[in-house]
Amino acid sequence: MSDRKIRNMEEFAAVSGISRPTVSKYFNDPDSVRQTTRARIEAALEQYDYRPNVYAINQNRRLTKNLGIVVPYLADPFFAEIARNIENLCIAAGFRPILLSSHGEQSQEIDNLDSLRSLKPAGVLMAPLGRASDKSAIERFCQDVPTVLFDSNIGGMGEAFVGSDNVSFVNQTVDYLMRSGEPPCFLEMRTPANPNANKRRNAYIDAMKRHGQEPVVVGIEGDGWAFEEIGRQGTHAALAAGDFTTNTILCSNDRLAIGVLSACYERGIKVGRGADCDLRVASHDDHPFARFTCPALTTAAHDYDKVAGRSVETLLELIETGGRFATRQETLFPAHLVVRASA
Amino acid sequence: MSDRKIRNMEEFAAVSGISRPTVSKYFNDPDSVRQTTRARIEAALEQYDYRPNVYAINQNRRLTKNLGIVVPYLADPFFAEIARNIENLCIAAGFRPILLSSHGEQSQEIDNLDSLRSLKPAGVLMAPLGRASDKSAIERFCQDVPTVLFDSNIGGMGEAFVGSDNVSFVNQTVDYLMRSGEPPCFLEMRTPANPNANKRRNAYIDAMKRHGQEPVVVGIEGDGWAFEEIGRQGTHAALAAGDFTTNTILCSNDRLAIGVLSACYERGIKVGRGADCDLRVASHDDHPFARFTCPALTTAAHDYDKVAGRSVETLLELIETGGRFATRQETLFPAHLVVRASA
DNA sequence: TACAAAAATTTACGCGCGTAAAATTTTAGT
DNA sequence: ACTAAAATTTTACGCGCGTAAATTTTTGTA
Repeated sequence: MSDRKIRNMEEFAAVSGISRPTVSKYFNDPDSVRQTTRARIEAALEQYDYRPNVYAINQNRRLTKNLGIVVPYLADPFFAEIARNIENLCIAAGFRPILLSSHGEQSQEIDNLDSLRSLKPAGVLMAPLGRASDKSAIERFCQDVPTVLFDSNIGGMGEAFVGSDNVSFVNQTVDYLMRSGEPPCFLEMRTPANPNANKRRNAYIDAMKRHGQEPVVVGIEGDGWAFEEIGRQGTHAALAAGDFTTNTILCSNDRLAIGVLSACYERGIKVGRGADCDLRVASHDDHPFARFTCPALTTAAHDYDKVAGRSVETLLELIETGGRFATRQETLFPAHLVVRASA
Repeated sequence: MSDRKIRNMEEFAAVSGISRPTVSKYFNDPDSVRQTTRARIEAALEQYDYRPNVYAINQNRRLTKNLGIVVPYLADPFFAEIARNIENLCIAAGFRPILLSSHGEQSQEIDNLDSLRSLKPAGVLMAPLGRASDKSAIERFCQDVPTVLFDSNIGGMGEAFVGSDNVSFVNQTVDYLMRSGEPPCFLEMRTPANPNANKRRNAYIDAMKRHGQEPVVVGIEGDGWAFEEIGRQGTHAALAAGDFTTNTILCSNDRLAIGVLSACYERGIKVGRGADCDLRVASHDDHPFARFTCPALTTAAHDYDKVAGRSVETLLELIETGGRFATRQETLFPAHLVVRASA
């Protein structure tokens, strides 16, 4: 490692004995130069540790090597976990991921899109807020930047959607609960933040009818992203009001279920599928903490790897084809049931 | 809003009737130009929605308006939450936060620092991995970029440290447990990832001696950042081996405690401070989910707002003073005890 | 050995803006 | 109205690299 400091590509080209445009070509795609040339450049790279200036690179490129990742709420471990997977895949594909959280707020989501737009990303993976999203702002963004939506679908926006098949999620939990005990009541927020919630409710209603059962949907109050607390308070209220007509609660998502378990514990209600238990609780998502609730949560699990993998694949494909698909692609992955102690 | 498209600052200066250098000055600091000039620029801004090119701006600036934020593991809601606070404060101060997670791995932490270095940030807020960090890499980084460490201190690195006072954390929990029941055993990972863990263990030993009690430290096996699972398995092992000499467990951190509660539930051990309970469990951090465990977790809480606030304040101050402090500053915030049902 | 194709070089220009220095205008104070 | 100070404009240059076109060299093949 020489101590000589390389100030720019000009100097680096000089010490490596290669012309600057060729060096430039190498950094854009190492495979685009001759093998011997590549070796010489990489030998020089060992000696002088030069790195091209990020800002100068991106100033003249039509498309940068940046990929935007927007999630609605990063403090939710579900999104943190999926973002982690996506980040790694982007890096492996030679891109630079830029992770932004909307922190549950429309203004932040809009700011994030503005911020991304000015970074000229090659593409964007976005999990929108859902109900709280400014649809027209997202639509405008998608026209400027190749975008793939994930997790939460907003009809027609973006060139593709990758997510989970809510019907599969609910069918698996309902079928399991039906064959192992009393029919489930469905617990959800009355005004869900996310379109997945609506799909799950409808899938529950359909599944119950298919089983010849009367669906019971319990909608609880609350707004924002503090789902656990909303679930806890809502469960207290619903239990006090006697809203649950059976001994089985199916929650729209695991974070609500965590609140349900908390409320049950506070009321001395024993949750589980044992003979000594008062209530069964099941849910959807397989949240990273679902395994550690008391009792551990029976839930329908996302295939994190597949959703993350296919999202990135789809985006890369979209970038390859120039930012437009002939028709909007929708990919849905089924759930797999994870039976634990709670139901 | 005119439909005329502004391509660069030159054109925008033309339509606003101001010279380009003055416009440039405005964007760097709106207060640095005359009030009437500012009004004219902002009027034009309403009409033409022009935004300076990010890359061109940063190419020539010695210091960008970027602030790096590095956390060891973003899928941990504790870091997600504190990162959220810090991000908002950075934006409010007129900077652009760039959030990077090391995902628990040294290679990622090094990559993050390299990545940040090339972005020429005005400053960086970093919570290092701890034991797994490459000290010399961090030291080199801190020499290039004004850096404030937070959460986890690494002796002498960075210009300042902002974190929590582990002694205060442990004193509060130990004192409380001592006056309300049997003396606590201390549960920790045998090879903790984080220097805070060592400080907490030592503080526990000191506190116990101060109370005239024999400290009992139970070290459990495990590596990585899956603390809940490590806590769960470790608790099963420790309970089977009879390592706990009293009915009270003080955990090094909440994520371990969540694993402890899970293991206890699985073994039918009732946790809480009621007369019918077998075991008390307390902990440190006030993790976002601590309120929703069963039973809810008694813990010593970080002051998230203060840690985030002071971290950003310190960094901005550091940037103001040119990137160097005369002496390394260390700020520690005390905990406040949150008594819930678990102890 | 010759020859076409591929790769590299040379040359030249531009991207959008920061920034310094000198000249000019505006502002505030008396 | 005069003057000094402040603000702005003009002028000019440079940042580090992308990229296109024309030229030269190298490579693979007949």
